[in-house]
Amino acid sequence: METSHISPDVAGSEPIDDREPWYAEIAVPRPLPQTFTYVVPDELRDRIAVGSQVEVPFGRSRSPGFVVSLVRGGAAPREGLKPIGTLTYPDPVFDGAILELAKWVSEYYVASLGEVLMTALPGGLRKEARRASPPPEARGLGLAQIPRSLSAAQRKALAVVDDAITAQVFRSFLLYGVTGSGKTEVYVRAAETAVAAGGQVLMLVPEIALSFQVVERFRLAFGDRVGVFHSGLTARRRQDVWRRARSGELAIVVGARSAVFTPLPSLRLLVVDEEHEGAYKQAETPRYHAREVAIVRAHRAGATVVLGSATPALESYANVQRGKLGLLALPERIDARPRASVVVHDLRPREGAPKERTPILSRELTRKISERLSKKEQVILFLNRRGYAPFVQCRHCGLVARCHQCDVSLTFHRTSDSLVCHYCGDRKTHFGTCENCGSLRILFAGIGTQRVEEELQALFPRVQALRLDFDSTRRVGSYEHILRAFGAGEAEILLGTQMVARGLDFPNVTLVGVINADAGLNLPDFRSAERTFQLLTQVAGRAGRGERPGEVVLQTHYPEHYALTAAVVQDYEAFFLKEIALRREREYPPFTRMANLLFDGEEEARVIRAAEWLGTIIGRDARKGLTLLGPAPQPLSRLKGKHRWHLAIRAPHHATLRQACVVALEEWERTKREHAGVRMTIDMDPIDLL
DNA sequence: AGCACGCCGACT
DNA sequence: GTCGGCGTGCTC
Repeated sequence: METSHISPDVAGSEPIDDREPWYAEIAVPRPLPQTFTYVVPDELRDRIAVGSQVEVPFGRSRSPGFVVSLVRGGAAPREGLKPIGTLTYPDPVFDGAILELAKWVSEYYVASLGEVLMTALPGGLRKEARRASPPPEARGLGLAQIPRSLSAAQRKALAVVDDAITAQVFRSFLLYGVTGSGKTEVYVRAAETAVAAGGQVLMLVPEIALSFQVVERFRLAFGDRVGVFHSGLTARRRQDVWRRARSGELAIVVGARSAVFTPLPSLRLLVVDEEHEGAYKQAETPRYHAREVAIVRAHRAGATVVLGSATPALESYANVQRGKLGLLALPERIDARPRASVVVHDLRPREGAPKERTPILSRELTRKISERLSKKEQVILFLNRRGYAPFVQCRHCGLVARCHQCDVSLTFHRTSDSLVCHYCGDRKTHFGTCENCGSLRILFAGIGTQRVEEELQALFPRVQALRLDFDSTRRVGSYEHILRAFGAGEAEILLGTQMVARGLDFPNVTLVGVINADAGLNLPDFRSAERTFQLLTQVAGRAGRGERPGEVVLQTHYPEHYALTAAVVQDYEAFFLKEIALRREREYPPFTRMANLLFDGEEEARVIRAAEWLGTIIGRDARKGLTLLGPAPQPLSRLKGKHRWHLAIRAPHHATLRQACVVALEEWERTKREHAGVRMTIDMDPIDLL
């Protein structure tokens, strides 16, 4: 039985004059601010409802649409309205709660309601072309932990969450637990409480493929009452999960970002695992942040929401201090395992020392690797840069290989002998000579994972190293294959990008080496220190997860930076205090709110003019503490042939900021013809300014 | 965002 | 004389 919050009272008490026309307000998935009114054909009257998906004639073609309200007779007749074409599905796809949530997202992020509703639909209902990757089910590595008794800290945290779930009012928490402290176990037990009370649970993860251990733990506890949204799911199966969630048949739904819109009629608990992860923010319109949507949803549903992280987003920890989130702390690793020790290796040459090339692996790190290998222990090496060399220059004429479409240098890939643009994906064969002068003297500068791989072969010729990055995991199943091989001890070293930072649990790994710990520090973004600290802490968490204690080596040119010093002593609190003081001083979030207006187009002069124009519009309105940063070229000022500029707006409160964006958008729409060839998009609460 | 209508260049 | 370039204007 389908339950729609707002169903047409066909059998209701009010007599309805069926000669009077019915109208439906329809949101279409286009970047248009308004909804459109259509006539409801007679034959659809007893089937259509608020939340229905329909197909409507739109302009000279047809478009999908969503019924956001219905006028069932009684309204003044209107001319020139078209009738709804077809009702796509027999029952409403969205219930009242999801529809209202989508409206909130649309307003908060200044995005079209139709586009929000489109992203809220599971791919299956959207009838989009399905992706070709298979469903990666249980992988037989990692291995769901055997349920064990809880630590004192886990019990304490759980008791608080259980109380909140039982109380059936909105409560929000930050579960701040160091890596390996057993956050997942708290989620599972809290979920048991919610389910025992007849409730449903929504579990959000940053990326489902990297969270299979969490999924397995939930499957172990709840069996087939767990539904998992996976990008590899066929349309049919995705639809199936969604239907079973909506009918209440599923107790638990696990999924990435867009799963926050899954209809769950008796939602009692929401969990946002690794809440600091940037993957929760959608990079395309509608640019919503699933963590924020989850909190709003919990609030409206009178449910409990738990945000979990070992390295909370600065905003989240600030919200603890403001009393908006209750703090639940898991300060120790389970079984009282010591945290790994972290040391810094300063890569800067000593003063007066003979000039020599900075090594990829310092002498100390090399020695430590040999030590671990001789004890039959394993090593993880982290470098956040794929390819062989990110910079290729002719030593004769000085030409640097650059992308023709993007304003970046090309990266040399040795495995394919090609020059690759890491932003647009364009690649061409590298013939070993300069394209300009034909010289054979080519300089490969900078290091990527492939270069490190080569270095490892030279240093440890008899040691097996596996490389885990975007390139080595392109083929279906290779990600799983590499991890399984490493878990089975078929290789001694795992070398990779971001992918090795997240959630991996290999008990035999006792040494983690970060090849370039300050790599992300100088990105032109106010969150670069925060991201660096988070990344280093997460990577460090991969060491010493078994019986033997772990060790972490950070190679750096900037050991004094507070992101590094805090990572060394593994002190989130210390990092937070330093960073929050800087944010306050520089008037950055969370002390202010930001929106980024993005402009792109083929002709740079037009792009600049458009950005400047909206700058003057907003500047004209600069009361209420509104400030403008820019317009300026975006850090990637040209991408795929498009010139990119941006204009950041800062305001003391969201409401002021949103109002400024609404004004900007209206003015943009009004003067659109003057900026032909330029596109403007609003990024509310940007997570990066890149 | 699509999509079509509309007015100016190189082709059978 | 037509095919087609993408400028601009609208979508209940």
